[in-house]
Amino acid sequence: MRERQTRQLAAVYDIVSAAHDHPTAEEVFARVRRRLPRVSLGTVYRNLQKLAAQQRVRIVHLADRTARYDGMLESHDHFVCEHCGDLTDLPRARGATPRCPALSAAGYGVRAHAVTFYGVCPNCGVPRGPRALPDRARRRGRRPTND
Amino acid sequence: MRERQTRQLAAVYDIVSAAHDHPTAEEVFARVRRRLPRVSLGTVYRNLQKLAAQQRVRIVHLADRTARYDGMLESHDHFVCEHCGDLTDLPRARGATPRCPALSAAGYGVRAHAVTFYGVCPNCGVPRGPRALPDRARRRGRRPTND
DNA sequence: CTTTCTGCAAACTCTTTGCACTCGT
DNA sequence: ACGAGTGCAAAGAGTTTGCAGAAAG
Repeated sequence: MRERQTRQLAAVYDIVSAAHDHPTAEEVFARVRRRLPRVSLGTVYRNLQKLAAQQRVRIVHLADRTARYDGMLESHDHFVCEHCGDLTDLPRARGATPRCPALSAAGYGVRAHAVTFYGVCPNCGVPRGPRALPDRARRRGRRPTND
Repeated sequence: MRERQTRQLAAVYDIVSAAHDHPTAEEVFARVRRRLPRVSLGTVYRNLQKLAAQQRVRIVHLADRTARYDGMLESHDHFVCEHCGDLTDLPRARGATPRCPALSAAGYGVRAHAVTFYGVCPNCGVPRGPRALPDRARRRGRRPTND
């Protein structure tokens, strides 16, 4: 038979889909370990890969070398706080998918898109002036990818 | 004096801003080496970081662990071919920035955003049916980040 | 029982860094 | 000549993998 039902796989899935904070692999590992103290990091990685391949979990890459895992499967966008590094899910409410028509006309087959916003989240406080961030420096040194 | 004008920095800058193919650090390294055979990879990384910090070059992160460098500084979007892995720049022509109003109202200070499209590029051919990709498998195993 | 999955540790990949030396200014 | 920048090689961070043994079906 294919695809066994192991406790490790179930735990990884449960944890990622219950998490609301886009945990890294290490964070998933720590949480799985609370339930199954003997899991290894390698197994967590293998199961995260498997779940992602089955579309049961989503991998989000920021401007950081570290992948984050997201149990939210509906189409949505992200906001990255350049101050504290936090990642917030945003519902995708607006109507049209941006710029699709032009692409399709040029022969591109668009299957999906992702939108990421960069800025300062409410917790970090919106700066008043035209100046940059209040300089209690970036906790996790993120840099925007675009625009 | 601050900020010296070295051949290495100049070469890295020239190469990235002349490139149209979003080279990785290794690719930039190889090209710089054609001009300055004694440069080291560490120096290329240091100069790419410096240029990015000065906004003279842009770093693009795909669903891949490897960063790519982009000399195109105007706001633009990207298309990633899930077949061949190629990354294409797209002019950002459409009017409104997606979803900004709602975010701002919720206390988020949006500074920038990035849009990435995923699909099949013209060179790889648009599949006809509702089926997935013609299965001459993915050259670089990319998976979309979102939606 | 068979086969997939696990735990462990070692290997890999990409990027960063410490140090002595080089070369702009 | 001073010190920012370089080359080299080693260290780091994140992720993947080979293998012997565990366990799901």
